[in-house]
Amino acid sequence: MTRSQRPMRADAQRNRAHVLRTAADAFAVEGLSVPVHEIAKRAGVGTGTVSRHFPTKEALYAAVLLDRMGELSGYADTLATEHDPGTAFFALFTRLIQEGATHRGLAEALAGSGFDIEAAASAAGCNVSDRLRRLLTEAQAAGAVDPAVTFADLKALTAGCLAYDGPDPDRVIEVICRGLRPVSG
Amino acid sequence: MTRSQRPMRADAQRNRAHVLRTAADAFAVEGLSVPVHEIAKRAGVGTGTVSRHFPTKEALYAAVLLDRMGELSGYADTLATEHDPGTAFFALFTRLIQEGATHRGLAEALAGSGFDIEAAASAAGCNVSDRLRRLLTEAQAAGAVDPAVTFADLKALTAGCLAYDGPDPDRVIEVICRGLRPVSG
DNA sequence: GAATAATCGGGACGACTGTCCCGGATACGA
DNA sequence: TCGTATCCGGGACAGTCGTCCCGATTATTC
Repeated sequence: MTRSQRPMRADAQRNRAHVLRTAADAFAVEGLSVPVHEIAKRAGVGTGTVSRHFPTKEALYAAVLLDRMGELSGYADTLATEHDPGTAFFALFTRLIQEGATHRGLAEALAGSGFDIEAAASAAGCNVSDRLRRLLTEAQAAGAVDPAVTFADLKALTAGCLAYDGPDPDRVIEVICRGLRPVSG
Repeated sequence: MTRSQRPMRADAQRNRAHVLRTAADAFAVEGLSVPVHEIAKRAGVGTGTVSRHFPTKEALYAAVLLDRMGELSGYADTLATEHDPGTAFFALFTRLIQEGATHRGLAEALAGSGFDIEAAASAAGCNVSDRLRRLLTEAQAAGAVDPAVTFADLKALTAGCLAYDGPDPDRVIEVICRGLRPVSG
């Protein structure tokens, strides 16, 4: 329980990070059905290495998702400090939908396994939901977003949105964002 | 090639229809990962029965999807004759998103297997895409939908949309529909 | 530089799923 | 009512995937 029970060996850290990146890419491109053996092969490590860092496949899902949420949290913080509320909100929201498109399925698979991703993210200090909620409130106060829009609406729009990766995915986001703006313009 | 090579036996027809309904429910509730054995058990038939009517699991996917498309086509035709273009368009679009939420994954799984669902639907005379395209054109002519919206946009919005089944999914659809209407109101 | 403990690689095992097959049962036509 | 072709049930088989384990290797510490 002493916080430094022992630092991870350097090569182990490298391997873990590399596997995580490889898994993220594989899941994004081919979905969750990619075998663990295949991820290990692509990462250039043995299956045992993957198994040790991530005891089950679900643990691998969770780690990938937490990693992305950490990155998104940083992006959200940057936006909040560098832009006005409306701009920041729409930028984050757009990014979340794009991420949701890529990593759809992932959160879903975890939800079905009794893993609370929100709680895990909060514990890690990278809760994206809280940041989006705050930006929504601020953007509405600034008149950039329709006051009738609720946080639940946003969750619904981002949570499982947009598998279609056609020629022009940005058009879709544009349509949705237009629906969020105040009616008067 | 004589068109009545032999009608299917009555019990076989019943079984086929029952398996199809059971499979549709199972896929909708639990996703595509439901084993064929499980579907057979729930339908109260043996695995051989499922296997004969639908030689592979993909054939089962395709049959379920074609069945839904047939129903949706009928709905589209009803709407087109009983309502004005704008109303009919939004009603069909809403329904398509709801269906897309339920049977997401399905079309996707088929697309990855070289099965052309659009062509199959056209052959069966139940091409929903064509009906949606026509309604879009008419609704735009009637001033109910923004002229800048393209059919590709609609496909993107419906194709893989909305896995989230929270407390109020209709709000999501409302937001999207508002984004489709003309800017002037 | 050597001892030690952590980590690695990849094969093995068990569980699961899709597909096929065969003896028994049943609906259809005469 | 009876014969026959069709269909049904469920067990068997093969392939795949997730997980675990062991001997070899390598980073870390003294």
